[in-house]
Amino acid sequence: MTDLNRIFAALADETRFKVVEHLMAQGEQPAGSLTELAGLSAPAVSRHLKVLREANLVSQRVEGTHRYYSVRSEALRSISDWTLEHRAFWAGSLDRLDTLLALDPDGKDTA
Amino acid sequence: MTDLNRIFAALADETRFKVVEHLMAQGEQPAGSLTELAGLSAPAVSRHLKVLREANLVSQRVEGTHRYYSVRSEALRSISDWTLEHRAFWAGSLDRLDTLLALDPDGKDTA
DNA sequence: TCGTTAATTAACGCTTGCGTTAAATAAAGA
DNA sequence: TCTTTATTTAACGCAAGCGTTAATTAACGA
Repeated sequence: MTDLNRIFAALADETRFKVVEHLMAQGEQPAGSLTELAGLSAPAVSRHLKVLREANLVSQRVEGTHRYYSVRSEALRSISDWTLEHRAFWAGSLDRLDTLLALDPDGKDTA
Repeated sequence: MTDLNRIFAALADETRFKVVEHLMAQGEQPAGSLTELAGLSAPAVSRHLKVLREANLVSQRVEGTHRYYSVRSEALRSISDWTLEHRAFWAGSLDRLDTLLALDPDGKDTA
């Protein structure tokens, strides 16, 4: 299981996906507030957060009895990087992003 | 389960991930050739391909007794789109792609 | 038509994933 | 210190995922 596979596995679950999107939109949140969002018991959410942590998708900040969670940008970036590695495969020549990347004077992966 | 969740679930499995990367690199391939790549029995690979099909990650072309598989670019694009939707969250201001996108005046082609 | 090849579906067993409630941990506050 | 609040870990049950071998389906070629 590679790092990226683990990230995909983490995001395959709808609850965890929602949590990640929520954290990106709202910023750092304590575990308790995510329980409401998920509509699940606290233990259930706690285990989802553990999966996200083990995939390095989120980080935890401890403050008193609270654990504040936030999304790690590296994880998102690694997904983006993977799609860009295969950009040549999926990007149409008239695509906006493709056009933008074509402007890149010294793009690293412009074969 | 959303479409994107299903795509992530499909890519969470190492075998399927390998198959997808192989198809992107080599282009359309018959199911049989993927059996070797995966190092699994034909039925096992067949079911992995079914998962990929149901996630709309690959398409199937029938020719005689052969089924040729290829990656659907839309699926890859939808992953890329998702990361770009959240680009503001994870992209550093000095990032190359970020810089390129910053050149974009109104989200349409600059060309 | 009969046997071979390509691929899928069926049936089975084992492991993993996910939810629940109950119990444990740990910090705060009365 | 005793109790409450925040969170995680334990224990349990059930559904889903993944692999295997055996059986099916379908197209070819002799």
